[in-house]
Amino acid sequence: MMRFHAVFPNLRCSCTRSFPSSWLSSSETCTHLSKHFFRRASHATCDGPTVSGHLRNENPDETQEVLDKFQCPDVRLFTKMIVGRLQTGRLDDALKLFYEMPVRDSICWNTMIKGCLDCVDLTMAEELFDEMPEPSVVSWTTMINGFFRFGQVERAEVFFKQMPIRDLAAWNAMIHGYCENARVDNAVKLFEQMPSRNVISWTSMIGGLDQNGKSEEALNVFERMFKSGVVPNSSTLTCALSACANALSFPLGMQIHGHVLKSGFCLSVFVCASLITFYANCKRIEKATQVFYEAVHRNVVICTALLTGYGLNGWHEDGLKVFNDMMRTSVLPNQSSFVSALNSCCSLESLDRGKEVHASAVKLQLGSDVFVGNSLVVMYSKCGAVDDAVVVFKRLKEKNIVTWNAIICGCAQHGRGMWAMELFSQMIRGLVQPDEITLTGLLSSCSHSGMLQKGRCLFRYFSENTSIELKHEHYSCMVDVLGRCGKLEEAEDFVRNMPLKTNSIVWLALLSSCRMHSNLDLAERAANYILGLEPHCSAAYVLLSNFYASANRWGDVSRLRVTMRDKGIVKQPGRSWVTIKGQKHLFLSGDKSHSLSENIYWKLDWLNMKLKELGYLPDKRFSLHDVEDEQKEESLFYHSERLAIAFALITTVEGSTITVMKNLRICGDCHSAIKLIAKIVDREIVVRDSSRFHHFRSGICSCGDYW
DNA sequence: TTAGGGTTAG
Repeated sequence: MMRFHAVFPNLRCSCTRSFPSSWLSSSETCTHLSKHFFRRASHATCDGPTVSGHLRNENPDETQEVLDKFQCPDVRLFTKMIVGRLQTGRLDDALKLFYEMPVRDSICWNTMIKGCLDCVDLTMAEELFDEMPEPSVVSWTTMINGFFRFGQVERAEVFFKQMPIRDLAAWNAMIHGYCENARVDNAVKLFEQMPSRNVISWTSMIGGLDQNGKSEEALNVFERMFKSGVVPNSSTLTCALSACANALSFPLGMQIHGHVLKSGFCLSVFVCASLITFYANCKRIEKATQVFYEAVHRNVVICTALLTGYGLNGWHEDGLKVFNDMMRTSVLPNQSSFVSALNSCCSLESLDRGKEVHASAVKLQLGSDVFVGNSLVVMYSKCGAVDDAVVVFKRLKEKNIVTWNAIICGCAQHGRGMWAMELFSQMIRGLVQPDEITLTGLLSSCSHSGMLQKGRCLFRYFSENTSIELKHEHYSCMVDVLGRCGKLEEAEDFVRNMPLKTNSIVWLALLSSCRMHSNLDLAERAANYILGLEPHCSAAYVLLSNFYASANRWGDVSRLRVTMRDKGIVKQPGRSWVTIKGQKHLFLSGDKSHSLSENIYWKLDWLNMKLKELGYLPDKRFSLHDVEDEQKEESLFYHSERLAIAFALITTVEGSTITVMKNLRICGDCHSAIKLIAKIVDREIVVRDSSRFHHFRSGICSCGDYW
């Protein structure tokens, strides 16, 4: 925004300019004229703009025309015109008019100061405040509010101490400002000290505590307020319901709902939105739906509250229906609605639905919004389309730390380690401060791409040069980097010497690497540690059991099976699924329950014949049943991911990409087979397993056989 | 409908 003085250098002295003598007549006349004008305007038909229209008019010439009709526009009329300019973001115009005023009262000064703050010009607001002949309590409070908005807590405190008179609104501004700036302890201290409290003080304190993660304390304050006899209004109930939603305080929330119904506050959209979120968070999604359908007014927040609530409860299809309804009606979705809708697309793993939502965002000109953009990057990555995620990322003009983390983590999942490193360099060059999620993404990239040295350097760099607190997940990622590269001894030393207390996650990373590099001794040691820390850790049992099975140690396998059965530990069966035309098709290993089973098995047999022609030999180490070799081979042929791929091949357009999701890690034999299948059918096959994405094309996999 | 203090979804 242009600085005011640069545009109107002489206007500071404009008070001394001569004005038409008629302007200086009594304010009574002005008021009379103004009222007369208003009466005329209110009777005006569509043959011309109304006076209020003129006051807020974006066209300065028209407003000037109105001004000229008055012999003496009074200070109230001027103030209204200033407000009109401020509301349309024309600060310089407003200031020009302000300095042209013959007489200025305190209200007009305060309006102008507030306008500067709303237009994000704190310096101008301060200049006006300093210039003001006699700042009122309102002027002081407006400035305090402004300092808090700009994060200048200490300056707000100085003003509060300096102000000659402190009324309740000033105290309330301090309470709110402290909470807004995460200084909730200061707010509580002041709240306890203040000479008197009104409903706004109580509401500010409840809302402030809740917003700062102290929802339980917020509810205690709410109960204190009730006992002190202060009657809550719709804002108080909104805040209290939000606190109930965050603290999952179902009984109190129900009571508040009862009060809302009795008091008639159910007409408030704020209260309704909080009620919907409260019920959704407490997993009472039917009640949330009921509140939504009973709401008298439905705005974008209410619709988004339901859409988000559905997502939280796994009702993703219903959430997307709400979103689609919003697109069809006058309640158009905003950035928050898009974030929730895209999250649901992610959970449904539906790239098609995600693309539809993306198209809607572009239609509503929200495609370049940073929040929507971040959700799009995540959606494309998680739905298997990392190239599209990169396109969205590159097109985003505004990027924040979440954007960078989203794309780095996306690259990590897809084994694009070098891209992740390049993005990290760009991030540093752009002076974006990395955080703990960035480090997780980078280490994960290194482990999925076999970048041992990079991983070591990054870990050292982050521990020595940043204030980021290294957590278990970072140590576990580093163990993964070392272990997957076969540096098992170094990984074990790293675990034993880590400054944090080891947990099962860190040892599991090591155990997983042991299986990959066939180190049974270390695997048994790691498993013992894990089971010592977490006796019911199913992952440890399964990993070890599979290890024994690969080594044909069937006695140990059955011993572990008995222990697992005695402890009630259930091994999760392998499942794969594909989504075709919005419908999810799920397969288990050797599954024959699908209606197209006959065709699926026919296709698989044909594929197996082709595989053998290409020299494929099944790797029986990955068949984990205690059966004869021939049967082992057969069980490999019908692993769930192969059934899903065969189904996709017979039901989708030739040449299109096939995306299969799997709950467990893909086995080595399927990995080899799918590389060849992609070559045989000349299609890209994407498999997302529990660890990462594999892109199979022309006989090779994007992971470079390293995962 | 001339100014300052409190509210909803993510």
